[in-house]
Amino acid sequence: MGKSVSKRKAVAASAAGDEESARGRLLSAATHLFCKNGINATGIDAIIDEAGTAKTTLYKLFGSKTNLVNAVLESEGKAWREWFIGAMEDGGGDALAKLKRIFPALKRWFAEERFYGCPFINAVAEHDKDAKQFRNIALRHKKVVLAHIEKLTAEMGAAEPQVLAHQLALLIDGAIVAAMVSRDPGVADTAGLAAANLFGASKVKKTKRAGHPAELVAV
Amino acid sequence: MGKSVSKRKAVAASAAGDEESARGRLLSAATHLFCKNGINATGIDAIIDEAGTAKTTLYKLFGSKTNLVNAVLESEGKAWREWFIGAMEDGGGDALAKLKRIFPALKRWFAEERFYGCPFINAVAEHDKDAKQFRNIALRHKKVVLAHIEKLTAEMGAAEPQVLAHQLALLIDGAIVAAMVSRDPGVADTAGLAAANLFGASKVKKTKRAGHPAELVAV
DNA sequence: CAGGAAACAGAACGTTCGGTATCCTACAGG
DNA sequence: CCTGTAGGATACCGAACGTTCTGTTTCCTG
Repeated sequence: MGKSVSKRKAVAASAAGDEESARGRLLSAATHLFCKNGINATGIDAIIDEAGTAKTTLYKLFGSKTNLVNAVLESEGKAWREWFIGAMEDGGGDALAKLKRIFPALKRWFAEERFYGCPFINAVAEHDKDAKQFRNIALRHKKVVLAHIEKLTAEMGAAEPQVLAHQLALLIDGAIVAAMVSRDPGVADTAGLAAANLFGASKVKKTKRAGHPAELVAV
Repeated sequence: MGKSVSKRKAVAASAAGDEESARGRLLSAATHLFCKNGINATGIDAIIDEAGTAKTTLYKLFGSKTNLVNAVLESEGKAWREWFIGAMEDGGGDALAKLKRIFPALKRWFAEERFYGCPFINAVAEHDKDAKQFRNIALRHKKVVLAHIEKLTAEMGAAEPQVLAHQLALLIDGAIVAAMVSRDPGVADTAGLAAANLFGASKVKKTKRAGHPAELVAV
């Protein structure tokens, strides 16, 4: 999302994010406008205007607005996941060090001029909530992110890696929507603080106490 | 939001949620459709169909779709806040007991057939993110909720009541969007567990340690 | 230079949108 | 009985939508 995916692969050219090709320009313009103004509120004309292409080109390359929406979500999701996982992994350190990079990374994202929230959450928000279409796409995206976080929480020796990972995911989603509404990147600090508390609690459980899972809720 | 606001005030009749009057039926239908399918995706005709009124009536009572949207958000926001605060307060107990009722209450909401996420978040998500219109409405709503939570975190003797309250708010938002996407009320349990950890950490800070705010982030 | 693909420009399509205008019905209180 | 008012039905308006169409320009390749 607006992460610009610097350089990507430098292969061939016909890839998704090629800014030179008509396809790349359309994808880029559609991504920007869908995220900024919403999918339903963005007309075909606005997209081709920003992309500098003709309507014919869009329909030859994507066939329909629906297909374009799907292409945008797919490419943007992939780019975001690569950026996010990279932000955790790059710099090395142990699993806990990587997890602690989550919210500083999000804060950088929130501070970008073109931060418009999570495209998947937003797509679900503006469509029929009984339809599975966008919810499934969003779930698939979240599952990949969650899997990586879960790997790290297990690696750091958390008492309940899955629970901790889900809790972190909730904080991430909460921070994203709060940042979208408030436009205050500082919410990432609050979320990071909460996460630090969860890390501490999870470690205590494993290294200092025996079991008593009831205490989990009790305090 | 779908909380149905049982009985409300029983006064006069011209109030917002009167299911008998044309105004009440329009408000109810618009609320349902806006939340379920999105504001932009909901046409006037669909609203009057569900309300069983004529188009004339809608425009006589509300003047425009924009006004109707505002009326819906205002009435729904008020109803939701009354329900949510009531869910915390009703039953008594100390401040911590009240705070611990947050996520069980949310879970009940998530499990409702007509749960479609937070109308304010959704409204922001499907409109221009550079415009302040819906973001301000959403912020006002969240500020009222946050103020009540903050009152309780202070009352329970949290070391940093404001920080804790913001953290809880993030968990609430995260749980709402996660529940909207996944349709799994169980996310409320995960959020509740995280909240319990935060309660514990906040108490420790006050009763067992002296200060060292650096430790807050350190672990 | 010829030919063809790719992208251009833009008119037009049928539909739906938000909103208006006209007329009709039911029923209240004098 | 008369009349005011709240609401219902429907036809309509201009604009915008997604989509398709007819052409024109550009440029690479044989």
